[in-house]
Amino acid sequence: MPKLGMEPIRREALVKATIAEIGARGALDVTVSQIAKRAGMSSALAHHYFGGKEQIFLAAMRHILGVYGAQVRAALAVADGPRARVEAIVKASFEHENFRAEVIAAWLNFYVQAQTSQDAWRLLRIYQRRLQSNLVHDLRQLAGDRAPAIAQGIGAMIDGVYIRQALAGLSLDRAQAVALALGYLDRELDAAGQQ
Amino acid sequence: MPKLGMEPIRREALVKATIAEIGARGALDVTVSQIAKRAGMSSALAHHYFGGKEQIFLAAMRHILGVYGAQVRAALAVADGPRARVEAIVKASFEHENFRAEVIAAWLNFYVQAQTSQDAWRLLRIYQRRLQSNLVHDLRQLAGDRAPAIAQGIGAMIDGVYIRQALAGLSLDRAQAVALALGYLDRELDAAGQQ
Amino acid sequence: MPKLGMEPIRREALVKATIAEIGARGALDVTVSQIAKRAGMSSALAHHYFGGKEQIFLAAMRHILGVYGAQVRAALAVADGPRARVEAIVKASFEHENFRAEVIAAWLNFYVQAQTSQDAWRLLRIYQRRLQSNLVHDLRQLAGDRAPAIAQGIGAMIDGVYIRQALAGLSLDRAQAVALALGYLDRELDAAGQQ
Amino acid sequence: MPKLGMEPIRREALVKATIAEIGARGALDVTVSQIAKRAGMSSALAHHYFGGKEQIFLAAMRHILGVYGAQVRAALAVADGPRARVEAIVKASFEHENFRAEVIAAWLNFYVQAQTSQDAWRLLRIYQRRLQSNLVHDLRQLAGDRAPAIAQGIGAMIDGVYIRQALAGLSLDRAQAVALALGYLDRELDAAGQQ
DNA sequence: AATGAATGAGGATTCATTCAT
DNA sequence: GATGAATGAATCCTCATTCAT
Repeated sequence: MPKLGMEPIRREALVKATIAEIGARGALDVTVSQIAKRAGMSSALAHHYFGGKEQIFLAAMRHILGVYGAQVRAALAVADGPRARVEAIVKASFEHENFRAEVIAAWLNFYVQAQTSQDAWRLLRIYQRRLQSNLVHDLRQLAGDRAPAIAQGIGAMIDGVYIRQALAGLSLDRAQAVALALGYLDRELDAAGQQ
Repeated sequence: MPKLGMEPIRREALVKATIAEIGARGALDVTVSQIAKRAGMSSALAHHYFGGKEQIFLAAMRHILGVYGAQVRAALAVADGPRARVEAIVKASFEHENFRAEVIAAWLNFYVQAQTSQDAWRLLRIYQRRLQSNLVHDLRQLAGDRAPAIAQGIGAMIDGVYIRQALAGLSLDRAQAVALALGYLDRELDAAGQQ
Repeated sequence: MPKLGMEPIRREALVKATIAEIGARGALDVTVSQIAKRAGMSSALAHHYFGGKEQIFLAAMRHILGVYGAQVRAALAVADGPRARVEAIVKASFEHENFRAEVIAAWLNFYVQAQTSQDAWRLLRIYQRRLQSNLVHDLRQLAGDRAPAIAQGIGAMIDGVYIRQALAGLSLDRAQAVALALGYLDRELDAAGQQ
Repeated sequence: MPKLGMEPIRREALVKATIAEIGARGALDVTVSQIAKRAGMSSALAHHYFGGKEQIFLAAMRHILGVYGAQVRAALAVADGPRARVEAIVKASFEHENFRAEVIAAWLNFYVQAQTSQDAWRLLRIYQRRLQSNLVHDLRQLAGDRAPAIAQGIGAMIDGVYIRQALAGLSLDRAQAVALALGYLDRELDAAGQQ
């Protein structure tokens, strides 16, 4: 039943189906047909709307990064003071939404894709840069020159927890993940304060 | 002219070619033919020796993990005291050999593979468990009950630094990577000591 | 707002777009969507008016043949005597309009299509028959029994020059093309006259 | 039953199947699978040996041009004097082998392909140049400065007869085709001689 | 031991065509 | 009259894998 204005609906359905399919399968070997079938349409239509497989993946990636960015902004909006702001960023990173297995699988997939696709690489770098600059901005007031190093440490820890989650071998729950990163933050702030 | 004892030579050549090829290409899309050609043999022979693509990858993974394990053991052998032993593990993780771009690409690839392949998953989990138990063993004497958490933190940081390296966007050199992880360790030990 | 009498306008636009698109692309691989877009409408509408791709091509072919036929008739109308009439046909064949690259590309495309499509084949054969009978009619008075052979020769030369033009390798300008065919004609008439 | 040295056999089979298939179908729409099936192998093997569809077509083209070139050379080898040499070229062009419907269909197909493919274009241009220079070389002694023009005329006539043959509407047999071109030649030589 | 030969299965992509609105 | 929506069918191409030699 063709109607008008289907494009945004279809695009959204495809983006969600892509993430779900990456989660269901291993990340590799996800085909356009599988995604399209899950989204309830033909693979031809998926190509019609996105132009190709890579763009579908890219759109899914943008979606996830967009959601994450919105969560960070929302958390920052209600945070009071630099310490609270850093904590907000960390907590947003481990938000329920992001901690879903399929989202983590998608993340991992994007890392792999970023090694081949220029566009994917750029997108990921933007996320990393923004996270780093957000953290540095607030840490500067708390730890002075140590800010960049601490920001690196927090960022690495977040990514590390995620990749370990992707394996689900030695995994943490959300609270433990947050505690780990914030514990690191507090130790560093203590040390910086004592100098 | 069939030669005797070719098997180990061929297997090793294939394993090295696999890692090199993963590094040269993006990680994905590496074909058996490419690997075999790089190793100087036909793809049929590669199958003959390993049985299939997945097993070739698995062998490459085992090789990397084996080298890493040997480095850790070697470093531990000359380390004196728990603090030195933890430091040895961290330094071994960022050993030159492991920090090569192609090894990191292979590493990332294995993470992806571990989501599909039971065998790959088991292998990675063993590595994680061993690292964790090594760290906990020594940290126990330094930080008591905090040992598991700190071990998790160090492990996450190592993995996080690696995955960021894979993107080469915001990357660190070997010394910075070591400093980051050891800095975290020292803060935690300071905090644990003050209690 | 449905407009009245749109059909002829749409059809003409599609026919012209078809020829232009065949000229712009190589001849092959022209899609209905490309044609429709160039004609400023949806591909669905193109189908609505013509029924299918083949019929669109056929209409374009008819258009080109129609223009050519009109040019020949117009030239014949003012030609005086059989020699002048033959010359008029030759000149009309190399008329500026027909010598445009896109028309030649379309022409070549029609030859190819004529091997598959009955309708296209019929159309081309009608053109060839008419050209032949026109030429023979006038040549009869100039060269008697040699007329059919000379007509064949002139026809072949015209087609040959066109196909060589399509490649633009060893190509002639309009004047050279005319001179070539008329030179042949005069030699033949001389020879016929001497007997 | 895999044996060694299959490559040349397969390649030849594919080239012949390509020409046959182009002849059987219209020229357009010939697929690699059809060609491969006719050649008695899988389409994958066809790709393995040639790399892609275009190269298969190119090889078929080269084959036809090669056969034609050999025929011309053979005919020239036994021709005595410039007039006989020109006649030899014309006769070779209408050799039985070349006059087969499928070969003509392939020719036409190549003309179309030459508009898209650089390689095909180059190949055809080489053939045209060689024919032209062969003709001019001998005609120079017979008709002086008129040689290039006459060569153009003969070339155009040959191509024109071929393309008309492709349609099989108003077609000539081999003898008529030769007579047409040689008739043109003799008229031109007579005219040149009278001056 | 080693390989060229061979293929089946599948994957991305394109396109003419249909249909409900 | 006009179009966005939608798809089935096909096409080129790739690749892991098998097999006879």
